Amino acid sequence: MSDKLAAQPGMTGTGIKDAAASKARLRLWLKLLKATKHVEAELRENFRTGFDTTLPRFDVMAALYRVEQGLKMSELSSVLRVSNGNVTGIVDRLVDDGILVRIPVDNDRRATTVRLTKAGREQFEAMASSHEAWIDTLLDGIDVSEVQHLSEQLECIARKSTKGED
Amino acid sequence: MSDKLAAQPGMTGTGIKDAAASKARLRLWLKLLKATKHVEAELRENFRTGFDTTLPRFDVMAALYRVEQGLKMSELSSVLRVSNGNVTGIVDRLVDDGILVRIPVDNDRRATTVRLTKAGREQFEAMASSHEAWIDTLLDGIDVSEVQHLSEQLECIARKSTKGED
DNA sequence: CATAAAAATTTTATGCTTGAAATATATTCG
DNA sequence: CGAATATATTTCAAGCATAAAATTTTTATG
Repeated sequence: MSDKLAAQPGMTGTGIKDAAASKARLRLWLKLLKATKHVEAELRENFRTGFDTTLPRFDVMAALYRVEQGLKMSELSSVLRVSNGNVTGIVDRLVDDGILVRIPVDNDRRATTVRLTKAGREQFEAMASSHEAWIDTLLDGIDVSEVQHLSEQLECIARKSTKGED
Repeated sequence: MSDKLAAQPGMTGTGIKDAAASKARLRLWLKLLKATKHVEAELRENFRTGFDTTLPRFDVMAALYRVEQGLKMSELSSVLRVSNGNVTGIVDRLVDDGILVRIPVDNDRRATTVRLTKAGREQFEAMASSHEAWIDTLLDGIDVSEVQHLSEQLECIARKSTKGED
């Protein structure tokens, strides 16, 4: 690796790699990961003690809450960006608990629609309210005026994954 | 919730909650999560196809690479912020693969030190090099001049978890 | 010294997650 | 129609992760 290539001004976006920038990005990634894991751990604990449930269950319920008529299993795994088999397991347990129902799809016996029950919708509303409050507390250190700017930076990272619908 | 309390200037840090700020923080959290999951998914895939290994194994190796004489199991789980039982399983597999050795601790037969083998150190060095390059590519959308600022914001979030020794 | 308390680790039960294989149903096209 | 292909979902094996219980050893204390 040539030292001559490092730390030259005006080199951004040329495709030429800069060792110092690379290290800085690595440290940034470690911080991003640490912050995210910290928030996730707090949320997990709050969901466990407060509602005897888990983050993945909440995620499934949140996705279905937005679409009253429900989603097909494949739509659900696509929205949540997890594997099909994963969704099968979580949905199985939520159905056992009376939070979700599986409904056959007309004209296609391969597919199933999954929908929140009345009880499921009610439970979700209570959890979502707490969830928002928890996040508000956990991200308290961030000034609201910074949120827009921070968001844009994060969009850059996630950009390649989707065209950004939420 | 009183509307009168929302969007008042100069209210930051008063402890009085602002519904709009709360929503903004929630959206920010979702973006933070999305960005992190995206990078993690890419890294997992790269580790799998490139080195036939996993992110948790890499994390254990990284922690031990920094401390040549090794760490006790409890130190390892503390550094990685995961449960004791979790570390036990990952270390078991790495020992089976000749990447780690368990060494008894003098004067305390309860404890074990875990250390990278020569082969383990060599494998880690190859992986760490690729890892840094992957991160560099994945965070390419972020300007290096922004890194410092972004880092500070993320520190705010993770602050409560540790006094910040990386 | 004996026993109680503390500490280090492992074990167990449960659930999340993936990728790949299997199953079942639909669709396409010769 | 019927065979090949595609689609929707589930099943499976392996590994990750937690919390709680169990095990082993050390330390403290009466």
